This record gives sequence, C-alpha cells and structure tokens, in this order.
Amino acid sequence: MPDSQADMLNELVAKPDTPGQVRGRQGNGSRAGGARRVSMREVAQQASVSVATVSMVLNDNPRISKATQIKVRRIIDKLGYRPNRLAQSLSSQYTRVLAVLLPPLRHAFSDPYFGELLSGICDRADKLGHKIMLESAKPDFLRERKHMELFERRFVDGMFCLGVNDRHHWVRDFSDAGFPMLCVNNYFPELNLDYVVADYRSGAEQVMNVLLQLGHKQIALINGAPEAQTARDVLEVYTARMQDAGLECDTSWTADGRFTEEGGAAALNEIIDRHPDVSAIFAGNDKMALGAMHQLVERGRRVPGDVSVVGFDDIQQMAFVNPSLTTVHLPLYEVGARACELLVQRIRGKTENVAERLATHLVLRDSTSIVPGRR
Amino acid sequence: MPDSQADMLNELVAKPDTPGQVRGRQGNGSRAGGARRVSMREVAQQASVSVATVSMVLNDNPRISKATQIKVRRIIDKLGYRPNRLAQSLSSQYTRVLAVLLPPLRHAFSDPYFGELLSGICDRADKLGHKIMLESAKPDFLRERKHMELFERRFVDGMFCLGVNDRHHWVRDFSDAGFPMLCVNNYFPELNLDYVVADYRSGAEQVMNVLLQLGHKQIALINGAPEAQTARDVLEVYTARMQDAGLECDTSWTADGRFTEEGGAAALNEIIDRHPDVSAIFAGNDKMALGAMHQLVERGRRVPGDVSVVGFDDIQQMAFVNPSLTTVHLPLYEVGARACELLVQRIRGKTENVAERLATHLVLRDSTSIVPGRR
DNA sequence: ACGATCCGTTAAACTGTTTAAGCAGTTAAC
DNA sequence: GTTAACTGCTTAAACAGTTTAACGGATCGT
Repeated sequence: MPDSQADMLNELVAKPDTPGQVRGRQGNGSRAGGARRVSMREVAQQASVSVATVSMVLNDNPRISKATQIKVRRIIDKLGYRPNRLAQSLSSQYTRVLAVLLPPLRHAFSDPYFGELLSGICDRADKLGHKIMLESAKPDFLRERKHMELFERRFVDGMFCLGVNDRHHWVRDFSDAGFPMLCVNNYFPELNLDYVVADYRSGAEQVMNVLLQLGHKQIALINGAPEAQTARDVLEVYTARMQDAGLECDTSWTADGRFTEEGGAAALNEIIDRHPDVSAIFAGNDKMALGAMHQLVERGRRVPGDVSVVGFDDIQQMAFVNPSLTTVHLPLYEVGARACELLVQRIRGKTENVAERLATHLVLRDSTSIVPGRR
Repeated sequence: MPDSQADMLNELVAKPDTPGQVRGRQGNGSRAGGARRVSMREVAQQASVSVATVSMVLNDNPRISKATQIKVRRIIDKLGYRPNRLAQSLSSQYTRVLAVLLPPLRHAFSDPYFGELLSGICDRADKLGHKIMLESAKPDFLRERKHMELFERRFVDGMFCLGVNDRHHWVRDFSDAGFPMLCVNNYFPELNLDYVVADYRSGAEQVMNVLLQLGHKQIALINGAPEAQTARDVLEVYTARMQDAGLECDTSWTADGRFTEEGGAAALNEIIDRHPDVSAIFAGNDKMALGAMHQLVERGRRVPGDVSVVGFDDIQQMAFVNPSLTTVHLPLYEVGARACELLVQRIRGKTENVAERLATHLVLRDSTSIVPGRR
C-alpha cells in the first residue's frame, strides 16, 4: 500500500500540462453533471440589452434606469445566472481573497491559539466579502518563493502572517514588493510592518502582580522562543518586576519551552532541578503551562498546593483541565477580526501604517494560590 | 468605539460597486508599490514568438523545440514573468482550489479534531498543487446558498464537508448539482455521498473490550449528537457489547454531551445522579471526556481510582492532562490527506464513488484502571 | 430654431490565458 | 502514389466579465 499510494500521489500531482479529460472548445454545452452554465452574454440576449448593461445592473450603476434594472434582474433570476468571479477578478484587479500563512508546526492547525486568530479573521473576512486561503510556511514553500507567487500570480490581494518571529527574514519580502501583509499577534519594532497584537506587556504585568501579591518569591519563567518580540516583552516585564521586588531572577530562573506541551514539561524539569524550592511558574503560553503542570504532578508536586502555575493565552480547554488554569486572556478572536479589517483597509489604500495593541486581562482559576506557609 | 467600529465595518464591506481608488484602463503601468506586472504578450514580443508558443513552453508541450524552449525561458526569467492564474483558470476550467466547509461552532477553528483533519487536507492539497479555501457553514451562508455559489461562481473545483450530520440536508445539494463533494469523517449510509472515515465501530469495540476486561460493569456512555452516523455506530457497539456481557445499558446509562467539554460535564452530572455507582465513562470524543473528568474531580471522585474514563479521537493535548487520557486514536491527519487525494481524483473524473474507512487503535494511558475492589 | 445638457444604452477595447485549427514541408506506411 | 502522421510554429477564437468613449434622442435655455 505505501508504494501504490505513493504512485497515486505522484500521478495526481497537478502537472503544468494536465489534459484531464477531453475538453475541447465547443462553447459551453451541458457540463458533466452540472447545470448548464449561463453567461452574461445570454442574459443580455434574453433581456435584449448589451452585456455592458447587464454588468452595470449587477454593479448597481446609477446610470441604469429602474425599468432596465428590473427587466434585467428578472432574466438573471429566471436563468439563474451567477457572475463568474474569475472573469470579474481578471478584469477588476481585485481577487477578494486573503491568505493566512501559518507556521509549519506539526500541530499548527489544531492549535487553539492559531485557531482563535483564524476564527476571528475568517468571520470578519466573510462579513467584508472576502475569502480566506490557507497556507503553511514550510521551508519548501518559502524556498520556491510561493509566498510571493500568491501575489504575483494573483491568487490573493493580501496576507496575514501568524506565528512569525525575527528568524523569519522573508516577512520583509512583502513590504519590499509593496504587497499588503499584516503580522498577527507579533511585531517587529525595527521593521515597520503592519501588525495587530495583544498587549503582552500589560498581561505579564498582571501575572507578576498577582504572583507577588500571593506572596511568591521563587518565581520561574517558562518562556517561548526568544526570537519572538512578544516573548521578549514578557521576559522584560518578568525581569523588571522581579528586580523591583528585590527577588532573584537570573537566567537560571528561566527556561525555553518552545511554546509546546513537551517543551513546557522539559523546561519545568530544568527549573525544578536547578531550584527545587520554586513556588510559582509563569508560562509564556497555556500549552507550556499545561506541560509544566503535568510534569509537576509527575514529579510529585501538587498544583497549586506546592507550586502555582500561570499560563498565557486563555485557550478554551484550560478551564477544564485539572486544576483549571489561571491565565492571561488574550483577545485572540478580536485580534484576528481587527487584523482583517485593517488589512482590507490597507488593500483599499485607505490606510498608511497599521499598528494596534488590544487589551488583555487576567483570569483567576484554580492553579494559583497563596504561597505555602514557609515563612 | 463599538459604534465607530460598526461604521467602519459597514464602510468596508465589499459592495458590488466598489470604485476603490481610481483605476482606469491605462494598460498596466507600475502598480502602487508592486513591480510592474508583465504579461505573456510581452514575453512573446521580446522572444519574437507568439503568445501561444509561450503558453506551450510553460506547459512543457513537446511540440516546442529545445531552442525555442530555452529562448523563451530566458526571456521569462529576465522579465520575471509569472502566469496570471485568474486568466489560466478562466480559460482552462480548473481553479485548482478546494473549499473546506467547517461547522459553525464557536470553536471549530480551534478544535484540534477539525485541526488535524484540516492539517491532513492542506498538506496533501499542497502536494497535489491545490489551494485550500476556508468556509464556515453559518446559517446565513447556507440560506444565501453560498455553498453552491462557491462552485457556480467558479471559486472552487471541489469541497470537503467536516462535522456534518443528518440534520444538514444541504449536503445533498452538491450531489444533486453534480459538484464534487466529499464528507470527511462522517457518512450517510442512505445518501450515496463520497466519504472517508475513521473506523468508529472498531474503535468502540476496543474501548468496550478493555473496559470489560478491566472488570467494569457499570459503564456509562457520554455520546455526541445522535444525528451523526458515527455517533450512532458507537452507541450500537456499546449497546451490543453491554448486552453480550449481560450488563445493564438502558437509556439511563447514556447521555448526550454535544461533543463539547461543557456538554461532557453536564452529561456526567446526569449520569452520576442516576447511577452513583458508575465505574467507567466511555466518552464519544476527547473533549467530552475532558469535561467529564473535570466534573468527576469536582464532585470528589478520583480518576481512575473511583471512575475510569475513556475518550475518543486522541487529540494531542490529552497526553498532557491529569490524568492523561486513555482514548481511541483516530488517524485524523490521514483521513484528511486521503480525503484530499480522493476528491482530487474525483474532480479529474478518475473515480466513480468513494468510500474509505481507516483503522483506529486504542491508546492506554492513566485515566483507566482495574475496577475498584468492590466484589 | 439652434446649440448645450442630460440620460440610458451600446460597441469596442481590455483583463491574460488556453487551445483547435492551420501552414507547408518531410517522412513513413499502405 | 496516395494517405497519414509528423515537424515547429502562428493565428484566432474562445473563456467571462469590466470599463469607457461615443451615440442617439429627449429636454432645456436662449
């Protein structure tokens, strides 16, 4: 099976030259199975007007008289005519399609973090009359410059980049070529790219406030990739607040959890080995928090009895894990929706530079408690 | 802000008649910011051949001589020409775009179940040279027959439906109109639609086997919507196995968890109120299992000490919850990938009817144990 | 009565491809 | 000796719309 499957795959790949079935150029008869496609020309004929008139009727051009409007619309309904958007886009220069570029992580599509962003983007795109095309930024994809091809070959009018960071040099390609692109929930202070982000700094402030107020002094940070600006923001706030409070926070108190459950678990091991007396874990996202929490229990610590854990993102499931996770709520849906609005504005040429920061708030649940009585 | 935001939204909605900026018909000069777009005509001129020749070069038509090949390709590279796929599709009748229709659930996009399917679909689509367009089957969407419009207006060549069930009468629209559609991980025995599913029956058999072998006798089923055929399959297997074992399994032992964490929690409450002696919970998906597990702990039962819990789907996070969840692994990624292959085959007209069932297997983790010593 | 304005409509040009049909000469098969 | 199938390429007609200059007729002011 693996072999025959590979064969089939190969055979199916869209070769540039794919005859498919016989097609011929015999006008458009009744298509295989589909209802006979009716074009604007036929509508025009039946309504005894020109195609230009039909086009203008469809576009509510005020130069068309009420009478003609109605006459043409009646024929349109009667014939069940639907304008072909390929022809429309070819002519009008707008595709009304936006691409969402996801990072090439194995579970990017099933990651609630990206899912919420995507959900906001899609909902708003739909309201604005745009379609969403999904792409994954795999190495091959970028090497073959498919990200540029999307624009150059007129697949899309604009693009969202999710999960990008400083290592992704290609984000500059878009602005260099003048293609509308918007970074969703990350940003590049030095690059002057459009973005919409949640306010990571204020979120981190709230986490530190609550942990310190609960009396914690041994607070460790499990952070995501430091090549993400938002992750650096969190680190900065953590460090500043710890220093303000006169607490120890050298690099031995932080570990990279690569934004995954596994990474969070591994990071927890590092930290607990270095600092067995750790009393609170601040994780840069919920997945790492979950991994850390799991590992804590694995190593015989109770949460929050022995160690408090705080996450970041507030993905939905975190209300249902045991114990439910205290976390910073990021308005990811709203970030996505707003990003979509702004990108569309940009495409329409109505906006110069876009940068927005949406408020966050802490959600207190059961994974945090007052520091155990070790005074 | 809510008001001004609504205004802006309204203003941005793509009206049929959107002048945008001035556009005019002045050929294609240097586009705003973008590199000057070069068309096939220009390539042909520079290479002193006809556009047809250029087209044939691009499509590797064997009738083109090696010399012309090279000459034309050189010009193509020099000018940085990229074929306009709107024109290609308009002419060739293939869009090479597939739509994925997701159910209109609030968290559909962030649901790892759909995410895995989507991931498989997208990966394979990419390999096969196809793009993926995302749609959400909201009531409005269906009422306005946008699902048909996708085909009629030539947005896509084919469509995947995820999360559909018997109540979704519109699934018939596609086959009625002869549009290629494929149901992913659900099926309609009486409808003769194409589908690819995981083998729910065999998965359920494995769950029942392990629970019975562990000595459980009070086994409850928290099932998803009974309007899904796969959910009915699970129910049937549950009932059959319980009866085989001479155990009680009337409807008081099952509850509808609507496939959500909240639903799972609510269903658990029903069951535990009716049967305080329940010793094992079989949930129709992992989310319900998680909700049930959370609620069990909430109500003072230990998992698996007092009650064992088994899920279904094997979404990634379930390895990291406490306790980690025993569950049936569905090859969702593979289901998606295979679905994509078959849909593409269908579009190419190479296949008549498609129906495939992929194997599942049980993953034993920490949420199940031998029945507590109450003999 | 004459030119200007306005209105609704049309023809033609344009978007950028693919492909059937042809051109005229060469070779192979029947 | 005719037919057929090459050769490598061109021409022109599709594909299905949008846009704009122009046009004829009615209205209007002078």
